[in-house]
Amino acid sequence: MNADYLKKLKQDHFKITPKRRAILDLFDREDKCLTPETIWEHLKKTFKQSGLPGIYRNLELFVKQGILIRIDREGRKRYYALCHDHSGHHHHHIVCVECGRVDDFPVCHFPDIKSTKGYKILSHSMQINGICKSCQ
Amino acid sequence: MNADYLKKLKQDHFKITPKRRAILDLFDREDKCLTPETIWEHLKKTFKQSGLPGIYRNLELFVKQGILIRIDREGRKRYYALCHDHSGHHHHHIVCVECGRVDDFPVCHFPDIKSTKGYKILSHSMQINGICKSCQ
DNA sequence: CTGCGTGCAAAGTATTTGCAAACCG
DNA sequence: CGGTTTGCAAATACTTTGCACGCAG
Repeated sequence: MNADYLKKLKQDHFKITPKRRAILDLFDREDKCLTPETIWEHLKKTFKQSGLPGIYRNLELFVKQGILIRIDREGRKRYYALCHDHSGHHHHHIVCVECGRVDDFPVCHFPDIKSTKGYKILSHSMQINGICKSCQ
Repeated sequence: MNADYLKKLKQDHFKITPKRRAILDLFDREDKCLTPETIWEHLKKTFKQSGLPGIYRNLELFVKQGILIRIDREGRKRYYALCHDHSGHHHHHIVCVECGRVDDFPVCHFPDIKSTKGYKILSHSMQINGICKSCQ
């Protein structure tokens, strides 16, 4: 599981520190999106020293590495979730509005439009919101 | 143009104040998404008294009314844009990453899936990012 | 006139930065 | 060992709230 993420980091010469492992492990265990603060609460159980800034920095690193994605939810907080499909295939995510569970959404139905209304299209982001099985 | 927005407000018994007019006029004139602060800068030219909190409150009101939408861009600031299509039809928006111009995106190709992976689907949000004609 | 709308000041909260110490490889 | 990573403290930036006055309807 986790090994894939670590490999990604290694490839780009980032160090595998205990905190980084712990953050990724946590995401592996919880199937849902987490806020920096939630992650911090967990890490504090294991590490007597642990700071929020370090978590912010690592989360953003993981996003850049394609290991995590950002999730939009109500409120002003940031949420992050594991991107399970690291095959590089284009896909989207579905988020449970109740518990924050996140799954890869298998198919992208967005057509291969390259331009429209004069725009050159660069990217699109889609998030599907729903209620997962166990929350229904 | 603007009249439609005002009508919406009236219908729900919100008052048409000079500031509210001015904000909507500004969005009508500028074809792009704006931050609360930018709007404030503009209003200060016309009104010698004008506060940021009032702008925040109005912007959120307009979103609730379906007059504006929130736009995601880089950075921590909020962006808002006019939602031109107030026919109630489902649609999305395309945003120029350079200048912030926003247009309605005509077609939604998202299929009418009601559930998948056990999720009951509630909604989805999509934003298309590109570069508009004049920025290319 | 009545209650919504607004300015102002202040508070609140999430996130970022700087720097020195710790640590991975 | 050397440069990355991290904690801590403090700063920053954006947004919200409370309250009194003003104005639209």
